[in-house]
Amino acid sequence: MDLSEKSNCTFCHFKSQAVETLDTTEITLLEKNCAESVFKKNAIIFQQGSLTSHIAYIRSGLVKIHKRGPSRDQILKIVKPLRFIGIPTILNGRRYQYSATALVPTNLCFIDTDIFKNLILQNGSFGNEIINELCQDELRFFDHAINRLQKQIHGRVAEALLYLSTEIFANNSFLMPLSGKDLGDFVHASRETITRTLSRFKKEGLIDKQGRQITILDYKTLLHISRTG
Amino acid sequence: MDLSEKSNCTFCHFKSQAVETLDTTEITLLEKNCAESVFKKNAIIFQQGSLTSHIAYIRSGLVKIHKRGPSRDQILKIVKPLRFIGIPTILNGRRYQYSATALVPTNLCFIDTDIFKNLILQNGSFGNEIINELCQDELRFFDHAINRLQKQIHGRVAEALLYLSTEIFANNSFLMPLSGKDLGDFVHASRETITRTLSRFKKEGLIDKQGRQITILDYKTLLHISRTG
DNA sequence: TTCAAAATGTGTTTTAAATCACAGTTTAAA
DNA sequence: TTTAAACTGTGATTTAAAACACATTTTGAA
Repeated sequence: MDLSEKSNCTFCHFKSQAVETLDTTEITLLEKNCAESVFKKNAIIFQQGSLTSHIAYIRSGLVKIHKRGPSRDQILKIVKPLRFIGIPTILNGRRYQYSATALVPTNLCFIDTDIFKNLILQNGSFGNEIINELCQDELRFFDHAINRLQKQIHGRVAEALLYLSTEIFANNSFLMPLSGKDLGDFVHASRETITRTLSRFKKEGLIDKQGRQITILDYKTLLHISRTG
Repeated sequence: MDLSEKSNCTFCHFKSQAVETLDTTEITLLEKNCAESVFKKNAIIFQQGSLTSHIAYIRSGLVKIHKRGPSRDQILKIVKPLRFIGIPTILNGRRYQYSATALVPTNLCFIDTDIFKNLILQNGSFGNEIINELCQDELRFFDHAINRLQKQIHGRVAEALLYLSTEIFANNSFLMPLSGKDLGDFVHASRETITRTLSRFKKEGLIDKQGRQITILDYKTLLHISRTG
């Protein structure tokens, strides 16, 4: 990983709400302990089990957070820009508990864990924003867990498509960043089942699919399928 | 809910690490905006969909956090004393996104959400402790999700028994706080499957079971089952 | 102390989706 | 530009656990 390029945080155009709370001294501190880096599609950002070093901030791109389970890899969440990844690194544990991989070319800033922790301790507003993000993540994760556990594939896939369209891309047409296997690892289904389900959605006119380009055609029905499972 | 009794936080013997960081002024503020209350077994602490009012702190007892899914109730986590529940209430949302129910007689302190938020903003150390708790929860939840999704019932039940024994009760013998249905809602299995699995574990000498009293007899094998699924 | 309502136990049947097997297609590296 | 590797598509078979159906036991409220 190439951390050679130093960042200029003060004039960065991709500040998160948390970083916006920092004063001049604090942002200078951040700047001195922060390095920018570019990751190609499928490049591993950090890997479960390796020694922790930094918290990463997504300036642009898309990242999957995943963890090896007894039978397969499980994609736990997909994180989009202006969010930190690897915050639990601030806990005493010395190894990453999960992996992070770039789904598309991704621009990251690596921040020293101790500096990040100091910002939390010094600036209540910074900590408050981090808490807000963690709470949002928790609520979303509760819903994802229920979706994955209680719905049948049609519901799970519909919900994943709507999630990508609405939350991640904010566009009813998008280039699917996940392969069939990845989508399976995300919604807990086999690759074959994903193929069959997407084909069916296409045949029924709920989506259009040209290669990886997906367009939501019938939002309402998809939402209904995603709700009822 | 009876919030009549005012608390004496300063001399409370059940302070969390977060509350330990507060200074005299802050703890007085907390004390003035905090009310103690006792909940019977199975009493609802707050319910998904109802208007948010307070964050609760568990002084003693045991609480399940659960949410209604399309096919059944899902127990998302079990929370033990010296932890807050309902922290996401600090987000702008005006309704609880999940329910909390006492599993055993439980002693709670209700704290005004705005006061809680002010403590985070004013005192970085307080926020830091809350962040630590949220991070621990996230890591545990990742593991729980993988367990529930990827393992077969034997593994899921073994893992739940070890979780209760190790993390919740810190004792190899404990009074099961969950009914068969509840345990099913926790590990995502039907009531019948839970019965069969527990009977089998007993027959094979892995646990002893006298009514609700469970004793872990063969920790090693259970751990192996829980790991391999 | 009684008695209905929960909770638990056990055999049989059903089912959703995984797995298997293999063909065709795209992608990226040499 | 070629060529292997990764990805996608589709039918047939298998399987883990849910659902069903009922008997029995426990619990807690009148």
